Amino acid sequence: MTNREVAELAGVSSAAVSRYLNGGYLSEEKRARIAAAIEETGYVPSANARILRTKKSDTIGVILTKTDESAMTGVVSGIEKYFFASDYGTSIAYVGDDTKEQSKIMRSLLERQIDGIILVSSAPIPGDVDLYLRARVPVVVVGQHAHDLSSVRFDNFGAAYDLASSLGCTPDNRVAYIDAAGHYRSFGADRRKGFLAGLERIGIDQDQVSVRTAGFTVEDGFRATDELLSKKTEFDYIACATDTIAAGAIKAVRKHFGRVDSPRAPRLSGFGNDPILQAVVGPIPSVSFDYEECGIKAAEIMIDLLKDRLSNTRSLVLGYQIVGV
Amino acid sequence: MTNREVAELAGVSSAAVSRYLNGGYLSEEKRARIAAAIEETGYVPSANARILRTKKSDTIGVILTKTDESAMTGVVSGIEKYFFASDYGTSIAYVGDDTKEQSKIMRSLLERQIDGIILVSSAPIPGDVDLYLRARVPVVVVGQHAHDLSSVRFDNFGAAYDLASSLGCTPDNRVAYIDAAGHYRSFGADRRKGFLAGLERIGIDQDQVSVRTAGFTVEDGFRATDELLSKKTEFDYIACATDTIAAGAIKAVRKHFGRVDSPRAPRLSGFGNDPILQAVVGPIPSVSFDYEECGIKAAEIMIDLLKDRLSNTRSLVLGYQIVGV
DNA sequence: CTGTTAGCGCTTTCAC
DNA sequence: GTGAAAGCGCTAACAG
Repeated sequence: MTNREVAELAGVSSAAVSRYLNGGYLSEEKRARIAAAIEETGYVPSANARILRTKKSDTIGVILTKTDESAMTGVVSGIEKYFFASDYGTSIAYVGDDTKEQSKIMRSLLERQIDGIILVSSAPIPGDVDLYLRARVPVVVVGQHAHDLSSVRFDNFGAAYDLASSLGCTPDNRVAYIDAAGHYRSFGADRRKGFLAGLERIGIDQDQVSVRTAGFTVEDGFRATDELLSKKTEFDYIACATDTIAAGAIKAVRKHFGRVDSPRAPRLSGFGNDPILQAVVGPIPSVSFDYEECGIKAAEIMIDLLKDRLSNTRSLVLGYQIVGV
Repeated sequence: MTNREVAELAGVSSAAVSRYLNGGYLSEEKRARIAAAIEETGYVPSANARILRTKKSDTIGVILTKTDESAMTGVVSGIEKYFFASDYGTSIAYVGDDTKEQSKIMRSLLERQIDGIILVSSAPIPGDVDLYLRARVPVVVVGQHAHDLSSVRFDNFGAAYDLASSLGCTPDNRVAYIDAAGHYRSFGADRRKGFLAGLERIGIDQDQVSVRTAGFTVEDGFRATDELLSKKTEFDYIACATDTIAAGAIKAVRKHFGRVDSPRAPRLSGFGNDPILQAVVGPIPSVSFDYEECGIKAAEIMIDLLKDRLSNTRSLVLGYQIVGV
């Protein structure tokens, strides 16, 4: 079913149908006839033809890298909320932690003439930045630093620093930190460095702290903590880079001490304020980020970038809230 | 940058460039010249022009309705895993529980000539089915019943029945059930009916059971349970329609009884086997579904549908595993 | 093996 | 207000 067929059925030109669809000059009478023809035929206009012609898709591509589920869904909610109100649509792609895959997805987005790309939880592959720039497609990176590109992220270093400072640890305490693996600077290096710096402030030296690295799943957190607890060292505190890891840590503590609040068991802290974790164990020290806000801001910046292609890149750092201490 | 420009730069015809991109007959020499020209110009072919011409986008639209996060991400992982290996791409849209929005998204997918639609966690709007059929776009519904359309879902009734039977309740026990609101038959009616039927089998009559309805968030589960516990009735068991609701219920129990395993506190069961919940509280009775498998099956059926447009709709019901009893 | 050519369905001047 | 006509960038015959 095409433009032209609808036009013939309504006894008008294809240009009139186009005007009907896009709100151009048109007499009421023809408008009605066209509406009837569309209703009758179930006509669905071809976005591809329109995009080919206009070179605008009115669509923003969102690339989601698999990390914290609650963070991801929160950010996406925010993005969607903002764009749904505007005239832009979104097209989400979900990729694993694989650079090849990410590049491939990004290319297919570019091929579809999307007007902008929001990259969530993952820094762009260096080689890809080149393509973005060449294609003159605005990019907003969410959750990570990004050289040469706009970004929205949380102050992970500051949050971790504050968290460490407020744990109530004393200089003689044995503290362990479970790091999140991978090339995610925000979850990884920023939080770890901030945490260690915070501990230092309260008199705990960096090399007194046992740092272990885990993946992103509950099971990864369990394994890392399990290994830690199997040693003879007794820990006073085990801090985790994400709440998901903390959930695994809790499981490990349960395995070794029977219950989480056993007096001999190390205390735990998380990062990210997962609603399920919080509800179930009660407030353990963690950091709360407003992911939806983050998504909204990213969308906002994208719109600004779209309106004024010449503006400089913008970098926004959002705050945090320490909870459960 | 277009086909033609690349062709001129390489000293060949635009058809040759097209062949290069799609693997047609081409001499090694021209192949090399074209590759060089593409590299030099950073040429990105226009998917819209190709789709317009070929009427095939090699893309499957996935509509995600916001429900259980872990279920959603699991299913999406499965879908992506399967399609990534095939020649199809996916385009994910994330919609709230709003029929208007869902219809709008679905239309935009149709406008883009996607080859098929996978609808996750949500039954299609009746009016939309009409459009699908007219557009001859194959649809696979995941997680819900679907009249006239292919579907993949879990045996929620059976799982709830089994769960109820294996809770170890006695006929004199006071049991409450917290239902998931909304028009989701799978989460709602199927689980509730199965659970009540299972209780009946072990001698607990339906009208002895207090049924309350909650939304899909932890907070919703908390409120519903809180209200329940504020009455004078003492419950032996509170069963929840999802693990997210169960997390809220745990919070409420903690509020009323101090701790989850207080002897006076009701016991709890969930549904869905959320990894965080499970790790943190230890195995509470729940049902484990293989969401990724579900996504893979949905993708598989979609491919079959795509290969043979005439085949009948297919309906697959996946099993479950009772855990934590 | 390779180039020429004719559209895919739409929007957008440009005349009327 | 309205229609005719020219392409957007690509692929798929068709000739060579």
